[in-house]
Amino acid sequence: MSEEKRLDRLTSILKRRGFILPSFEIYGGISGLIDYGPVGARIKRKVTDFWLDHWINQGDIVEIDSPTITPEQVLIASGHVGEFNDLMTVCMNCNSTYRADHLIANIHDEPETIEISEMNEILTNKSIICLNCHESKWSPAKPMNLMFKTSIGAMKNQRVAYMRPETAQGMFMLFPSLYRHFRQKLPFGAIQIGKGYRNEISPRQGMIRLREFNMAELEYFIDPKNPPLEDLSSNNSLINFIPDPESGFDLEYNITLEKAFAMGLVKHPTVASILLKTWEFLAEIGIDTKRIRFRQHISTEMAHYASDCWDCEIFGEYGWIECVGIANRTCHDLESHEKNSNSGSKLMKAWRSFDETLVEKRIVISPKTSVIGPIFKQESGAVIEALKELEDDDNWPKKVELDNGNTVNITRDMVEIKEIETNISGEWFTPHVIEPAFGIDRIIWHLLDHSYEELVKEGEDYTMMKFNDKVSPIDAIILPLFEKDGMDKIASEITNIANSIPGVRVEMDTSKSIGRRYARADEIGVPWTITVDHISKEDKTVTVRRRDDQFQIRASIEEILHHLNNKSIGKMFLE
RNA sequence: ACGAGUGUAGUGUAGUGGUUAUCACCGGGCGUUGCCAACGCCUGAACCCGGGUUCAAAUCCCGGCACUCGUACCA
Repeated sequence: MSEEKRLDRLTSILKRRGFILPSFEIYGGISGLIDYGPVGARIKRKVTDFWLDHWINQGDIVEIDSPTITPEQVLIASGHVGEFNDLMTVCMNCNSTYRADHLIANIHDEPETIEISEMNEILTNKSIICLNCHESKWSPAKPMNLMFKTSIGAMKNQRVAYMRPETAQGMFMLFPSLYRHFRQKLPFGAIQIGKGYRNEISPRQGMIRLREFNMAELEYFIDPKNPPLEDLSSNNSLINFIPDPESGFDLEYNITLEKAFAMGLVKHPTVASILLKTWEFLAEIGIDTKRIRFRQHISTEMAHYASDCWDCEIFGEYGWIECVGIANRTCHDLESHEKNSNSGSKLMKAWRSFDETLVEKRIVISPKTSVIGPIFKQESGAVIEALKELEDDDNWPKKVELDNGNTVNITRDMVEIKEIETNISGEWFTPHVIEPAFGIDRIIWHLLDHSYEELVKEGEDYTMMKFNDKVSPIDAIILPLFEKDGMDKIASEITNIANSIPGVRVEMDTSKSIGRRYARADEIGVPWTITVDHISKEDKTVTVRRRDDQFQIRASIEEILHHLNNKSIGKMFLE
């Protein structure tokens, strides 16, 4: 089969077998929206369940769930409203489209904050020429909003809202509650799996750029002065790194994460830990690790909130595609929400105890209220307040201005000058956040891509999906060799018992020849097929076929059910 | 967003103004002692949507939608 049509063949099998299909197809379809069919939805469920477990296992990470509809203030604070309302302009001569703020970056200090009218003035005064055709005929600038806008409530009391462009804000909103939940001790994290929305200008590439997509994000809150580091030596797999070309490192490395951290390629210890854990997740669900790499963002590419960024890219039919973004968001979000929300000054902060309590000695000017009271009467309160601002310098008496504008004379005998000691046992600070953001659809796409194999079997084209047990849509298919002589009955008994085991899903297939049924099972990636034949009736044994090499063994039904329960059917083939 | 191309059963396709719309795989049923897409019979299923030209449109024209490619955009 020709290599260049592989993508077409894969896409059509995904549609035919119920993995991935265009949404709303009977109405013509909407680009950028897809459905997971019965087979695809099983895989997605398994991938996200496994993802959840992978992080929650760590013990200091919890799952949360928050709304997709998000009020405007939240996204103003996060910076998305500003960032997503880019002004666009089109060259009327050659139709090239540009972000207007990029065009005027050289002649304006803050191009991103500019108003439409000012932008249009700059564009019409002919100083900006098109990079493509060198003319200067610009269309009026138009805001391009990449968020879906909506409103909450009806009629007069509507509040502007957007469909969330990321799940992360949900975790930030819950920071105070999470901080309490974790007994006010960092580090801790919160994860969420859910939909995100981007009104893409032109979605392309199947499930790579979607308008509604599945995200899975972790916000890991840490003390920037004491960033946690996992044991990187536990995994010595070689991993591909592409550092920022401006960083002074070579173009490419294939080294362990432990080494990458030791040599300073990955600088932040927590980022290094999360890179490793991300890589392990992808490897375990069955992504080909040779086609995984971590690429560091160059400074201009970085998101508005991030201070350091690594993309985890996976290679497939569309080339290298960003599937996970790992960003150090620092204190950007928590700080901004604290400011914008009028929440208390400590609500978005954490407490850091010092190793030793500091004793701070200060000289204070302490008012003698018994003297001040009788002299200043009603103004006494204002005088005492004003004295807090004074510094001791032995120049007495002093002229002091009160809040009400009056100036009063303070003499030495009105105050007591004393040294006081304060114990300082710690301080409030805004935690930093390390965030891995997983594009679930993109990961599933590459899982499908990497699992899809085209072979030739006895001169015929033959395709299979080589999913491992963790992600295969169903665990096994039960096949009665013939649908008679009691074999169908045995098969449906096995099916019922197996399906009653929590977490185990099997199906029975009785239609058409045995070879065709094996082929169908292979095509949706079922790793094991269990065949009931004549002998089964006599000694309660059946055959188990391994998809990847068609090798078969015979075992008792009881033993197979036991291994299905333990997800260990593969072990039956060892010896 | 612009430009070019494409759109026929579930999938892949044939069909350049008049066909009962081609073929294959596919799905369903029945039969067949039949373990890797076997065979036989029966059966199911399509011209992207809307308008126009014409006696007559899958076919020509216009608009929309979707897909592919190029350019642009892409937290």
